[in-house]
Amino acid sequence: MGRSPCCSKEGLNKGAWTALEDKILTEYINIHGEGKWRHLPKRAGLKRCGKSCRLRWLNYLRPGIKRGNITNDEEELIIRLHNLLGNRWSLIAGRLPGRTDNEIKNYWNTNIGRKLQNGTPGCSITNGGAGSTLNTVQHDENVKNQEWHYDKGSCLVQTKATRWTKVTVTNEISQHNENSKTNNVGDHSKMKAFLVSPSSESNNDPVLNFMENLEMDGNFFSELMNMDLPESSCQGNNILEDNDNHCSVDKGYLSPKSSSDTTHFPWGDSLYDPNFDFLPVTTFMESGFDWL
DNA sequence: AATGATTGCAACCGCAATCGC
DNA sequence: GGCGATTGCGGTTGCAATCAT
Repeated sequence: MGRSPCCSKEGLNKGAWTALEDKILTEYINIHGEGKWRHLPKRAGLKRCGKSCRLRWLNYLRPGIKRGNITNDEEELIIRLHNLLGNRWSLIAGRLPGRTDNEIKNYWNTNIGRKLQNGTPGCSITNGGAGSTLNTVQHDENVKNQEWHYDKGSCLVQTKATRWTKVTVTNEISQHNENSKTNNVGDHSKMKAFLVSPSSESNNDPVLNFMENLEMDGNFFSELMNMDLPESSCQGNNILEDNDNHCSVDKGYLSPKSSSDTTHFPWGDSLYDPNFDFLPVTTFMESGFDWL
């Protein structure tokens, strides 16, 4: 037996939404609120699947949706977040006010992804799929020409996306943070960021036990942005998956532009140009973490 | 001007997670 | 705890607009 369809497909409209349908949906949700998508079409008098209504509302009709071109700052942020989170578009979108996961996904696939593909022939862009390996974006002197490419050898395997509810950073980060208060550079503590699936939380793995709480709050990015990590002894991927399916971030990290700037940003060999402007991201951070 | 190729994006589909009984 | 219903997510598709020849 196959899975029953989310709703009867018979007699339902498909394809582009009409202005009238938009109006009906908007007015219904303004009165009754979001949710109950399955029953919404019938109650609102729409010949649409509930999922279709939800998608239309979230991606197009919802108030606050920002239409138009992705700005350079937004693109920069998308790339950074993608490097961190992989193809978790909803999480990335959650950090870009007014942008939807669909829009960011489309933008990545049509713009950034293409740039990356052009830069590394034969190396396909793959799902960073949390829980699997994460994508690595190498950013070198070509950045000035908006040329992005993947680190050589980072041909990663695409896996089915899995929903992850937690990103947890190990003690080592906190420890690092403590160290860096007295030691600005040269700290070689190793960062491990874990993406925790709900189903894995109950096992007895000591590492998973450690990752009890979501720590992706303001401090998460503060710490991340201020980290200085060593070159990984592991070649190739920045995000490694060990036998227990934990992902450890070995080389990829974010770093704020330093005033002392002999700083280099070793995402791999030359991931960041020292002159690269990190201010847009730090500006987000300084504005508080409402954007998270 | 015609037409084939490419691009951009809205919408669809299937699966996994979550909810509620 | 089991199970069906519902919701949310990410990958993919379809098509209109634009570009190139």
